[in-house]
Amino acid sequence: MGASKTDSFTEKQNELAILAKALGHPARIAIIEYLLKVDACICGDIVNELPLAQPTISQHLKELKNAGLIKGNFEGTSICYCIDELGFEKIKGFFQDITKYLEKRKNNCC
Amino acid sequence: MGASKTDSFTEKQNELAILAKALGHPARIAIIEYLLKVDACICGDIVNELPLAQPTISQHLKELKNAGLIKGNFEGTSICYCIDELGFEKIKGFFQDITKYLEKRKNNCC
DNA sequence: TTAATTAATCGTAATATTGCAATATAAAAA
DNA sequence: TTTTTATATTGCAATATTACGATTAATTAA
Repeated sequence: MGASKTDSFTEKQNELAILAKALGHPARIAIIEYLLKVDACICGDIVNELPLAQPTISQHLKELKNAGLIKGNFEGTSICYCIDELGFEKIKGFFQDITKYLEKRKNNCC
Repeated sequence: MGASKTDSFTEKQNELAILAKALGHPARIAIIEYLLKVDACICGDIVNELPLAQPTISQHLKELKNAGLIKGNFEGTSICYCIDELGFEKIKGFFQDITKYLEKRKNNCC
């Protein structure tokens, strides 16, 4: 095989997996961290910031955008990429559930 | 290529990416959700719970364990898998940074 | 118009992931 | 010991990801 059995899981599970997967690469973590740092961005900056070729970064940006973690708009001469709150809101709920569980958990079997 | 340029990124970026990547599959999200629900687990339960073959689930459990998101100990006849707080603590910090940023962000260029 | 700049897309090689049947391992039960 | 039960490992086919050179597309500057 090689393809995930997407149909076998809930829409929410797939959605979360897509978001997590998009963050599952150090270059994409670096891009998000950079966007947080500069609080606005044009793609050229990222190309200078990261040790990857321009097409590779463009591809990573596309994946982050498809997952809903960043937004990109034309801003004069180049493209402005920013954090997309919506995507992060979705992940937040998942981690809040886990945090809540960890705080009150009693069964410490492992 | 095909391999990530791990060496080009910080240790923290790689660590976060590994954690996120481990969550980047619906089956592994389902496993985590199930562990949260039952608050303790033996692998057999998961095999019955998910629409995947036993070797496939074993593999997903291994990946979650390697990433530090779950722990597994022998519990009599079978193995008890639980949430590993440490891994989730690490991700938590990252999302707290993002949440903090999103709350006070002003530059809404996109 | 032509040249320069910026970013996306195409094509492709190297590598990783997903899923499972078959098999192996290890412990408990008979 | 033999059988059963529970989980891990191996091997492999199908598919996905990563990275980048070459190219394209679109805009700005000259």
